[in-house]
Amino acid sequence: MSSLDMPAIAMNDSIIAVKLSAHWPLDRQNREAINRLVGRSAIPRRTGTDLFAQGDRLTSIFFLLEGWGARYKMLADGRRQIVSLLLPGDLCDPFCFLLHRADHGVAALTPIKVAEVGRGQFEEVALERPEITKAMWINALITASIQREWCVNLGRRTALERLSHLFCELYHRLCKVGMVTDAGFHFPVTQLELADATGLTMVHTNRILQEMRRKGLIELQRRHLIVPDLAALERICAFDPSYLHPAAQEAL
Amino acid sequence: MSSLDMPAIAMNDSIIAVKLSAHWPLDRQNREAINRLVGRSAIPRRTGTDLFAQGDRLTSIFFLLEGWGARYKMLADGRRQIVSLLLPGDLCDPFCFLLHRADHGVAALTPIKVAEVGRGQFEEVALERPEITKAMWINALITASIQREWCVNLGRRTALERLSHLFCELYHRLCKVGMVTDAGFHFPVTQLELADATGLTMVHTNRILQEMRRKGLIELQRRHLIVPDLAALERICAFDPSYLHPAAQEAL
DNA sequence: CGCTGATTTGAATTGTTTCAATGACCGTGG
DNA sequence: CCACGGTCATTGAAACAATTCAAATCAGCG
Repeated sequence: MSSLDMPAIAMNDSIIAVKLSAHWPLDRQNREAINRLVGRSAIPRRTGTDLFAQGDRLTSIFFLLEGWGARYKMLADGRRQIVSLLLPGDLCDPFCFLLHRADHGVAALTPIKVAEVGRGQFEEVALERPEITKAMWINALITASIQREWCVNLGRRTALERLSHLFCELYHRLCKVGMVTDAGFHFPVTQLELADATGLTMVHTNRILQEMRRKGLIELQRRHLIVPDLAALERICAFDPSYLHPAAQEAL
Repeated sequence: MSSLDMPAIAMNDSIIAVKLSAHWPLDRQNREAINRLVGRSAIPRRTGTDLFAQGDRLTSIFFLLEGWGARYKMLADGRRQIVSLLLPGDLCDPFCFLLHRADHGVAALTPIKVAEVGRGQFEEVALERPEITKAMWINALITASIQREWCVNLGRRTALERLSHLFCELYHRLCKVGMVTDAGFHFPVTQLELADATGLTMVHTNRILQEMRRKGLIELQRRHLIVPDLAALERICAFDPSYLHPAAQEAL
């Protein structure tokens, strides 16, 4: 169902190199520079642990190689908002070490594997390889676009629309990294996390999910999601995938 | 009330050069490169006009020199969400021409003046002056942080908290560019726009504003806002300004 | 098997929206 | 100078979407 025409890429490229070259054409040398940067280590983290927490001083950046993560912010009284979901291949803020402290936390929603790249190595590559930097700018622009769409979701859509829209977004984003099959996809997000991502309560999220199941929009059980009729789901929330910038590199 | 220690900057620096050197120390040459880039023209736009619209192909980037703007997205049925407010000195997406099309619109909330910089000129400077590029990365990171905080505002705060938080944010951001005095500041945002920025209806926004006036939290009339007791306003929404990264350059 | 975390249910309440109408303000042209 | 049209702000009452609180059920796992 994914309609992506990827440029021919060596099989042993890391998921990060694949993702970045989808944004901007990168030759073999550049891709291998990314592989070297990212391939050194794949640090595992357990479900529920923080990659970093709000207020931490950051000295490196992270690349998510496997598993799902969530950026979140907490209010003093315990309210939580998940401000974005991180999927395999997502970058976690190039140059974030330039800021004083982390303004949000990143939690692992599943067991994850990340590559940690220190400031020195990263800045060296950024300076010497402008094409890679350009791909990372595009990545940052798309991330910002998604964040804006989340604002629309939280501010102006009903509960049913919010959940539908989130499912549509994840469907498309997971397609891009080849994690969607005809049988749906692994969906490890609990209803509490879903609620915190859509600005609803867990109770209400549960009721809307039941409504969606009743209407045949989704089949969600045991951490697995099936979307029997994507077009129907997209119609519910008037989903327009252009904010995901599926073919950024054609802008030339 | 602003506690910024700006490095000594020539009086004739553009507001953009001032802003960017607050993020990252820029020497005279770099600042003058920015001034040249930005100083060529100051295009005026009338209130209510679009700088660009959702779906436009972009070939240049904009710097807001004067006035207030808003990024917004529309839904098919007319619902609107303002996803961020642009203040004097704000950049409008470095490298945005790398994307296919604009995923949102930018409207002028007041008469504005913008500098338009073409792709060629911009990329030249970006490539030749890594310090400026670094300052723009920091700017992009802070913009992203603000966008995340807006998600928190929309998803997890009550109407009173949302409006209070927005006022606090604007207070701090305007302080940074020297637009706040003891007598408050010019506040050209209508209640409808305020509603679209906070995910509320205009009617409800109106009622909450009245409540805030009654409680002495704000004095808002004829496009002028006075905050008699900033600490009290910040207490209402548990405002924590660290997401604005007031001293980004100290992260060294 | 029992524990823990995740999901489901019901009932009452509340915050926010909707709809519809009125009032204030402001610049413009007669 | 005042009438005019437009935008913006304000008000009331009824309806609704979502929350709160509390408890029960289910699923996965050591």
